[in-house]
Amino acid sequence: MAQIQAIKGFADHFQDSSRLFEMMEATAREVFPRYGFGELRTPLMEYTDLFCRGIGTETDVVQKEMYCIQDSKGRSMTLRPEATAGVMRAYIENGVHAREAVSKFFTIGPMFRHERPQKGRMRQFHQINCECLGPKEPEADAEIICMMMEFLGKLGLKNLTLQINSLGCASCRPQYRKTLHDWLAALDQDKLCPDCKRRMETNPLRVLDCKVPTCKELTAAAPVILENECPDCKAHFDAVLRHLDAEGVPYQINHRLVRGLDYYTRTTWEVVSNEIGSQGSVAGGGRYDGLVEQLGGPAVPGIGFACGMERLALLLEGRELPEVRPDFYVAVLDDTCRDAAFGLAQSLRRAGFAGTMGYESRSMKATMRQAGKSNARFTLIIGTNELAAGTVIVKNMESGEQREVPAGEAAGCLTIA
RNA sequence: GCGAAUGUAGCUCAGUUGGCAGAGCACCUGGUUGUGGCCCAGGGGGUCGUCGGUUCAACCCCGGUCAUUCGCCCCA
Repeated sequence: MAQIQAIKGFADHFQDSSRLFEMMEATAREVFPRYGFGELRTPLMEYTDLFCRGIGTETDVVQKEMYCIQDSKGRSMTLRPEATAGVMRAYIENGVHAREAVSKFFTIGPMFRHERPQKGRMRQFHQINCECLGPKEPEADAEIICMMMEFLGKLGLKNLTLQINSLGCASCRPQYRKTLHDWLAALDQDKLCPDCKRRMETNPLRVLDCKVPTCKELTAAAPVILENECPDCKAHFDAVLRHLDAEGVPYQINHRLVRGLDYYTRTTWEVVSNEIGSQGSVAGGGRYDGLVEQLGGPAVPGIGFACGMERLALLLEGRELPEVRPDFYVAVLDDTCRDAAFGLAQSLRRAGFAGTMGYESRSMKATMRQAGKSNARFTLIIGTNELAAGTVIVKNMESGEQREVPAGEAAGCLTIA
């Protein structure tokens, strides 16, 4: 019989990694609400058009990485490749902007992108995502960055670098685009990689973060966006940096930081680790002032970021989590005592203890061996010839101390120690 | 989409020049006349990913294929 495997890039998370995920989620649920963020759960699937309009048709995500399916009426739907578009849709569709001037959401859950899996990159992966809608002021930028750094710090992560840049706004970016395009057009085109030649026309900013060494070299002296922004954008970015300085949040300005999703404006950032191989980005985000309007909503500015949980998990590997240890193990020596053992285990659980019964009745040696492996604090031995009916031996597995008690009093023995 | 490496017991992996399929862990039994993780002895477990080729003979050499992993690209 052929074995059924998991779909490529879709992973099972057993207890070790599952607990790590739980810990990240618990940290998020502790930190974010203190900044006024509330949890929002949106569907895993949306109409494909939402992502095309939200993320940008020129992006790799939309062009070649989406899981699209058709429903019975022929409508194209897509497993979400990121969270922001769905949050925007929910915000617009429910008229949230009419009820409150500022809305802050976080979402936690799986995303899907059809990429080649490798370390820190799965086809189903998980993100923790925050969005702040309403404020255009730089304090919102600084606040959400501080919150993100606090979250990462609370996880105990070190050696992370916050890289930050500003991409300008609707009024100054087109000019910079043109400046950059013209500068690139003056270069020896044969030395640019094919991607860059194409991007130069479709989205010249993306040329800046091309990883091909010859392109990097060739564009080293390209015009810097920060020096070509309008006064408003400059003032905005200066204020953001001022707040970060005041809060002691370290950062590096990276003129070539251009994010892969088209909707970003003004402040953008990325958190990078050099400890987990090539997929070193653990979080990234930015302002997206035109996005809500572009999706058919009101002209509401916004800003947000996403953390990749698998990548955080890589950084947290080997971290000691609190030990989970069962309280009891019911050792059954004789088939005639199985009913009693089952009942005993249930009554202990009702009393608040955690544990299990040994399902197989075997020799004393074998069953005690199982009891030892269970790592339980107490073993309750039931079904020995020498015991009176209805009594059990409660053995403290650490001290070795044991005593014989009526089954009804077993719970009391566990409490005492 | 491109490149590289790796597929041998449930798990982690050895396997020499092509010559009987191995170890550790895990599991089971016994040592121990009914009391745990250690120790000792024994045991069950394999179509060597798969299809083909070369050879008297293939886990080993060659080719195809599938799968996994790492990297490029892209992204969190």
